[in-house]
Amino acid sequence: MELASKYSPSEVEGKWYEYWLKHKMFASKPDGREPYTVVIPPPNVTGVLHMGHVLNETIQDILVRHARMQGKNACWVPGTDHASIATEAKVVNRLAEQGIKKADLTREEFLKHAWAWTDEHGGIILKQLRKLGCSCDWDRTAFTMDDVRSESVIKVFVDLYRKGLIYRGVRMVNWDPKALTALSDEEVVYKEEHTKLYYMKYYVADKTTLDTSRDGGETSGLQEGGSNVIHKDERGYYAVVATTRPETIMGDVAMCINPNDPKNQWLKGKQVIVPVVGRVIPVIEDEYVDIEFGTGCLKVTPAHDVNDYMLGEKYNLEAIDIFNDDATLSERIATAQQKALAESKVSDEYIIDLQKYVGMERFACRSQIAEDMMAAGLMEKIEDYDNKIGCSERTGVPIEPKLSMQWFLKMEHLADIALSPVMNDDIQFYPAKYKNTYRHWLENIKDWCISRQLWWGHRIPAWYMPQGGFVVAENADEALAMAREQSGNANLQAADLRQDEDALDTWFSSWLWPISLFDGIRNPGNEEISYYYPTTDLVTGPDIIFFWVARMIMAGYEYEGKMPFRHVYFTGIVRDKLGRKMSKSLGNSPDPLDLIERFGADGVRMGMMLSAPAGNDILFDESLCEQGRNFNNKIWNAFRLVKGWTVDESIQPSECNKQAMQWFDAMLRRTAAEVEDLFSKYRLSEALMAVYKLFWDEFSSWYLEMVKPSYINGQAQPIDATTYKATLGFFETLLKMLHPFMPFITEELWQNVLERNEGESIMRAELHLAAPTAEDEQIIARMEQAKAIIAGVRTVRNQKNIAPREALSLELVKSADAERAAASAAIIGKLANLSAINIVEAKSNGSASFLVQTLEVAVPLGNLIDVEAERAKAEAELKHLQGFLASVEKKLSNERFVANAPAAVVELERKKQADAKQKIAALQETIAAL
RNA sequence: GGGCGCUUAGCUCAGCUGGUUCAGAGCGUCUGCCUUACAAGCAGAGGGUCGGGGGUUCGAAUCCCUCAGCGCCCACCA
Repeated sequence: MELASKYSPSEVEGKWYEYWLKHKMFASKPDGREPYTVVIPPPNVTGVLHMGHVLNETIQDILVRHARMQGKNACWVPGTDHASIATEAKVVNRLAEQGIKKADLTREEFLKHAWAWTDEHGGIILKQLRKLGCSCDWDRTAFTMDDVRSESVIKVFVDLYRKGLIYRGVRMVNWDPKALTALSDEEVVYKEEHTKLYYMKYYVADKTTLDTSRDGGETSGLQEGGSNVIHKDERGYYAVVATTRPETIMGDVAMCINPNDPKNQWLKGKQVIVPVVGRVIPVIEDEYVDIEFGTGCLKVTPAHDVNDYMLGEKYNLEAIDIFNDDATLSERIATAQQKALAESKVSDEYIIDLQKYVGMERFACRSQIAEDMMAAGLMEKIEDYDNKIGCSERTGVPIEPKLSMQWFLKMEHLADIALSPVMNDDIQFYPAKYKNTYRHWLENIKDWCISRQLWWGHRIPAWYMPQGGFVVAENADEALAMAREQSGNANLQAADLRQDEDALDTWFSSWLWPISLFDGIRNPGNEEISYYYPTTDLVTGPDIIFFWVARMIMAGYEYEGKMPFRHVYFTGIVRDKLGRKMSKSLGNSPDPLDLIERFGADGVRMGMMLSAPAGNDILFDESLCEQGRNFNNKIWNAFRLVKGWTVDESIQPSECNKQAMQWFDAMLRRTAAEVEDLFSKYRLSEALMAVYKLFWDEFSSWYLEMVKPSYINGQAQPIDATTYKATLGFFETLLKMLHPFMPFITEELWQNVLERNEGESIMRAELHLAAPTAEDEQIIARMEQAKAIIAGVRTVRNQKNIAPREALSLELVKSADAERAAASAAIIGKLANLSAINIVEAKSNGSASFLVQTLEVAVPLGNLIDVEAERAKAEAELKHLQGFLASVEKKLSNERFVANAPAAVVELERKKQADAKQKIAALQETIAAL
């Protein structure tokens, strides 16, 4: 077989993926083996692969392939999420491009478009995962809105409703005025913004009261509490209210002060006039108000602020909703103004006709009203202000707190059952720091708003009866039967019932994913759920710890009585090399498919993993993929070398080869144990690095150089059969160790190491190595000594400019270490190109010497030696060693150290002392000889 | 306003239940090599006193306090 000198992934990857699919290598069925289960965090059905996916899916594939090679029954279930709000937004946009408005369509028509869009774009991302090499069991591909998952969602809704955990009610919710739906608290993200703080004048309504009883001048109306701050101008007395949202004054129904606020005592019991609007509102008192903020006067708008809503509830205030659903100003503001003016005669000087604002967009209205108030003298001042604005996670627009009728899930019970398993490590988080985050959220949890005013999603299974009231049922038939019974009207028809228009929050289906994938909701205790559940590992980003992870744990315990997964691996965020988040607008997000094209999937996977410790953000740089590709090439060329050897059955392995084999065998065992340990701690990038170094440094640079046959007269010599077979065996083991990280190249080469039959695959090859023994460690230590000697000789060559092909001789100064080193003479001689290795009483004059531990090694060079340079080098080292010895002896002469430190530590210091003394003696001799 | 985490070679990170010859890795850098597996390579070298300060200890990158900088999460200050 002719092999190119460069590995070409594109010719290999597609071929083997097809092969794996053809032989159903990824498929899993329950059997007697230990299951290893992973459910994919379902990407948005219409999404495309980005670097975050590459990281996440690569980690999962590594874990899955690793488990499979350990002989476990690995099952990785793929699927997609309907992503109700995101997908609906995309469909609405597309329809808009075609000139179609959602409002003009019926629900059924809209859903037809949505499904068409889903069918067209759905699953693209799953195809892309194949390019990455993901070994998902594709026959199990699921969708959060397919029949099994939909029925499961409805069943769970009905169940929770019947348990009294789901209720319907009017509450203040986060309203997205662009998507026109309510959102859960988790879907609101806060953004820092530079805004304004507007100080508005609220004139006291009844001038006479203040004038007669309290007015003693601008600042001293009251006998007691002389710190009142009273404002007055030609129009009268007024309070100042600071707000970031002047437009909401149209919904003001009270002004609130803190009863303990000395500045505002004079306002107690007063009524004030809402500027512009003209409504006369009471001044109420509540300790909620922060005395320090602004002027200590808070305007109360129960319909448009969560806290104001609470005040409204407490003091029984009216809530005036001033907005339409899209956050334009409602006709209601004008109506409310008419009503207010009819009730109280307020002078025109405070009033602007609100009709001009009706239909205006909220921010346009804000600017306009601020301008108008300024002009009318109703605004005291405007200041710059930094504020955090709650925005919709999906559409990005500022959230409007809005009162509306929604469905909620009570969380107290669910939080209860989900907390302890994580705190006591029944479910382990990697990294563990996220346990804190998790606990904090659960301990402060609020009810979950689960209804969305969307069509794309699972429709809420509640049916309203003509005479009022509703029933919750799994389907229309059941609903009808229930409705007939509840209403006592046996003639009720299906058409008389009206199903709730709302859909459920997407996460209300995702939280069932580990169960619903195995049909555990509809079909409890079935073979699959019993076998695969709990799943083993979950790999996901910490950004969805609340959205998804926490809620899966809740559902897991509520519906299966067990954890949904045993370990959670939180990945970091993929950033560019400057630490910036990858985003379309920055253009710093590479297309994964393009990277795969250029570096190969194995190269990209490795590039990703090289810098991806769990939980740390990873700074991605293309050069990492390059490193991955280079490694592929290294593996490829090592294979090319081995396959190029001719084998001679008649020759016996040399001493050099025997020692090399023995050593590498030990190295394999040791590294394999190390790698397993790292896997068990989910330290995958370190596991990869360990294998990388094993292959590149130990195997390629050392082992292969040791056993590589030499050339004689331009003629490549054959290798003995024993060494050849052992080398192929080592190669095969290395490929297996590498396979989880780099599936394609390892399959390609594994297929070529030996003759394989159709249907065989490295994927199914098991990797079991015995634990390293004490003898292994000795063998490795001996080789480390030999390597150090070889490196020392090479350094001498480098320094003296002696070509590698020029043979040298070597002297080992007589000692136990020298005897040990001499046992490795064959290897040292070959790799350092030495004509002789001698144990000597004293090294020759004119030699370059160096120390390996306490062993003195010399390369005789005759007059090539620069005596002065050698002396300077030796003296520098001597000085260093003397300093070191002094510090060790200082320690040993410290009685408290000798008395308090463990014996082993003291012993070690004594050894250091003895070694240092020995080396110093050797160096002094060297210097003397020079 | 709370909570968590980080700060170790040029870069990215290990090490941190205190003690294996005054700190490790990968990449990059420098030097020398086109040596018949690989220049996407080979051989070698240099590089940090562990953010600042204080403390505990025979001994601290590792524990405690403090200061500074960075990051993340949570929270109803208009």
